[in-house]
Parts: sequence; structure tokens; C-alpha cells
Amino acid sequence: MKDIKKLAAATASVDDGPAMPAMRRGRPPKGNAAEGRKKLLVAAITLFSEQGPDSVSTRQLAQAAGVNLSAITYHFGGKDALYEAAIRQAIDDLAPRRQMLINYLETILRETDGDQKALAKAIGSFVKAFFAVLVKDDFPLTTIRLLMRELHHPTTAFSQVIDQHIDPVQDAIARLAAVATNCDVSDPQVRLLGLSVTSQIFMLGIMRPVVLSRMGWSDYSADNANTVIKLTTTSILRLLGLPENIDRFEDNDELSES
Amino acid sequence: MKDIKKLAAATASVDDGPAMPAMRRGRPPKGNAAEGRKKLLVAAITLFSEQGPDSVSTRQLAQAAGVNLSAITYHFGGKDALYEAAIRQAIDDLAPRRQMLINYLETILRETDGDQKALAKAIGSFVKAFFAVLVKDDFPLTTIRLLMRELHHPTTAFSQVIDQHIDPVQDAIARLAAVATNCDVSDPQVRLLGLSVTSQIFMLGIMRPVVLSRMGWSDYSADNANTVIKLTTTSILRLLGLPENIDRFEDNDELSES
DNA sequence: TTAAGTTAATCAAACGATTGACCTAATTAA
DNA sequence: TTAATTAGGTCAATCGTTTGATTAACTTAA
Repeated sequence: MKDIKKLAAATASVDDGPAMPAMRRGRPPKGNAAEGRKKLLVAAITLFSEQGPDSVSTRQLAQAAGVNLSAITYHFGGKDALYEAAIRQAIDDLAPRRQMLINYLETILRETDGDQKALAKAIGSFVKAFFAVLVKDDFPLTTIRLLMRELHHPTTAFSQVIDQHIDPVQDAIARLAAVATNCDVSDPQVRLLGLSVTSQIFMLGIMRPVVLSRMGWSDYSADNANTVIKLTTTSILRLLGLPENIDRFEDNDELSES
Repeated sequence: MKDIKKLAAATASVDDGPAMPAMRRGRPPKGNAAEGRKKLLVAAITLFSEQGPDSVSTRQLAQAAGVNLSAITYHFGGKDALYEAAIRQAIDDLAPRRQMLINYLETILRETDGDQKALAKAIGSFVKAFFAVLVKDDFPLTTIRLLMRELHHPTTAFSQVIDQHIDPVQDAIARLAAVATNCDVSDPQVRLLGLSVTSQIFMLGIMRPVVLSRMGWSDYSADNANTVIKLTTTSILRLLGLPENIDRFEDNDELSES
């Protein structure tokens, strides 16, 4: 009975979607173990960065990963567990860049050493450099979007993202804000200011459709990026109460002629 | 056959969930027509403000509205159509407040008439008044959240929200930003600045879990609100390049009207 | 032999939508 | 005036899909 069914099914072969390199069966050789697991994590980061666990189906995940449906249960135990693993993976993937960012900010603080003017200039350079990195092809936009989504729609993974990604970065930003505003790092206003400054950049991503619509843009490329960088630099310096007389604003801001 | 089934079902009576006032049958009297429609819209605004159409089921909507499942199809044609109707309703519900906000901003512009110092003071008062309104019980937080969600995860209703809610308000803010920075309203920088200023307020809502976690708060009440208002006021004035002379504490705003 | 992993088939639950029976105010016809 | 009809709406039951998860058979390196 069963054998008949199986045979029939074996010859059936419906659609396989996009031609995938056909997962090899059997036990994997020592070196490349749990390959399906990795493929699932990559697919999960991509899909969950756009849609949230409720709106992404296990079948979508499996197909995107080129993996059998049951691999999710086998490797992670279920969809929700896969989501948490993806968050964890995202945090780890970002570790090098996170550390670089923190080091950069610490370096600025160390090298400007309280000189407001120098600090302002360094931050201006930083914003420019940050956006330059942001538009590069290898910038992990998707991974970051996943974490942002988790922060916006918290699940059980929330505190992990806060503890291991947000807090370290925000602490560094707060230290910088403290120096800029001549306040103590422990001052609540300084922490909040750090978030304000950060939101100046992230607002462009979070409210992207609104910004593009308002500006009449279709993306952030070329000239549009320059407009954004110019304003963001000014905004951040102003938020921090730093002088902004550097290379920019040759036009009508400081000297009101009318 | 069928009659037997129906009778059996009639006496079955499983669970009805929370005790609802039991929708009356028959044709409604002239005055109160389409009552179920209205109840569905209210429930839709509430549920869709938190979860997005994909994650809210028709059964959830029907139960929250105290209405039969098929009422959704009957009144709107389907879940997606109900979502669009809810967006439309939200836009209409916000019309009075939207107009008041725009009028308020226009009044500020008219009455300060280019005086930067007066403008700064008026904006300071505005922020204070805005937050005062924000925390009142009748403030339509849920309705606004629905529109924000649509902007963040655009569907077919996106352009409606932009055209009828965002653009009018942002245009008014841009006019104010133009005066504050001595630029032309058509200047892209001014439009972007308007969005920056707005995001200073909305960031508190969008990134609420992050802000609360970073600040060690459980909500925005009392002292926490004061901290927020203080920083937001300063931030907005700085973003607009306006003087922040004002004594932020124990200063009575001229418009105590709410 | 076992350990590690893949695969098609299958399951119960939940999903959006539809149906036909039912109910009553309003309208029309006799 | 009253009886029939229609308009507007509710309701339980049901349909076909999709969902997340499980299973048993299969495959190959260790």
C-alpha cells in the first residue's frame, strides 16, 4: 500500500521553483556540517528583515533557503526559534562593524580632547564617512533592518538586541554627546540626546517611503545623497550644540541678508 | 436533513467570548443604519494600528467588533478593503486636529512675523502645548499609530495618507522651517529639515521600546515626560537654528488653550 | 552500525471567503 | 388597512487553502 503511494509520488515531481543546486543527501563530510542550517539563517535574515515572523511562512523560508520544509524543525525546533537564531546571527554578524564604530567614536573623543571646534570638524567627517560606508554594496543593510524591526516590534529577542548591540553603541554616542554638551554621561538628557542624534540618521531608513515621497525622489542616490548628508551633518552638529562653521554653508544661513 | 442539523446547531451554543450586547437581527430602523459597519471600523483601527493587515485575522476583527464574521465581506468586500476603509476613516477622524495644528503653526508665523526671538519662544510654547495635548486621554494615539504603520509598511493606501495627512502638515512645518532658517520654502533642505524636526517627536513613539529601555523608564509619565519635553524643545530649536534663550522651567506659555 | 541530515507525505488547526437560512423595518399593492 | 414584498442586515455552517509541525523512509560519512 504505502510503497505504491511512494512510488507514485516519486515519479510525480511537480514544480521545484527556481532551479536550486539540489541539496545532497546523506551525512555531510566533516568539514561542511549543517549547511542547510546556514542557508536557513541567511534566508531568515533576509525575509525577516522585511516582514516579521508572523507574515513569513515556513514554506517561504525553506524555498528561499533551497532547503526542505522540515529542516526548520530539525535545525531550530520551529519558526520562532529560527527567528531568534536569526537575530542572534545578525548581532554576531554586525560585531566587527559595531566595534569599529565604537572605536571610531572613542578615537574622536581622545584626539579632539575637549576642543569643541575640533570635535565639530571630526563629527562632520564622521557623518560623511558613515554615509560613504552606508552606500557601499557590502554594507549589511538587511541585517541592520532586521534588528531595527525587532526593536520596533519587540519579541523575546528584544533584550538581546538592546544589551549586545544598542547599548554598547549608544553608550559610545552618549559619551560623545556628554563631551559636546559639557554634561555628565549619566545625565538622562545626554542619553536622550544620543538617541535624538541617532534618530536623525535612522529616520531616513524608517520613514524612507515618506521622505522619498516628500522630496520627490525615487532613491537616495547621487545628488539626493548629498542633500541628505549636508542636512544630517548640520542637524547633528546643531543638536549637539557644536559650531558648524566648517566647510559648508557658504550660502545664506549665517548672514541673513534680507 | 438540513433542518435536523440546524436545530442541533441552535441548541449547541458553544462559547461566545466576552459577553456582547448581541447584535439585533432584522432590518435596522431608519436612523441607525449600518451599525455593524461602524463597529467594524472602530475595531479595525484599533487592531490594525498594532499589527498590520497580514497579522490580524478576520475572526479577530469580527470578535473585537462584536459582529459576525461575514459582516466584513458584507460591508466592505473583504479584509483588505476593510483595512483601506479604516485608513480612510482614520484620515477623516484626524481632520479637525490636523486643521487645528496647521492653523496653530500659521498663527505662529503670522504673529511672530520674522522675529527670530519671538519665533523661538512661540515654538517652545508650541512643543509644550503639543505634549500636553498628547498625554490627554482623548488624544487619538491609536488612530495616528495606524497611519504611521501604513507609512512604514506601505500598502495601496499609502498615497492617500501622504496626500491628505502628511503633505498638508509637512507643508505647514516647512513654511515655518523656511522662516526660521531664512530659506525658501521650495528649498529641498527646508523640506528635509521639516521631516527632521518632526522625527524628533515621532522618534519617541516609533522607537518607544528602545527609548524606555535606554532611559530605564517604564513609560513617559510625570518626570520622564518633563525630561522629554525639555530635550525635545531644545532639539527642535537647535535644528531650526533658533535661539534657545528661554527659561525652560516654570515659564507660563502664552497659549494655555488646549 | 550509528550519527547527521534530507526528503515527500501527511496532519490538525487556522485562515479568508461564501452560502443559504433567517430576521425585521420599510415599502408597495390590494 | 392590511397583506405581501422587498431592502438591509445577522447568523451558523461550510468550503477550499494555507499554515506550522510531524513522521517515516531514505542517504551517506563516520
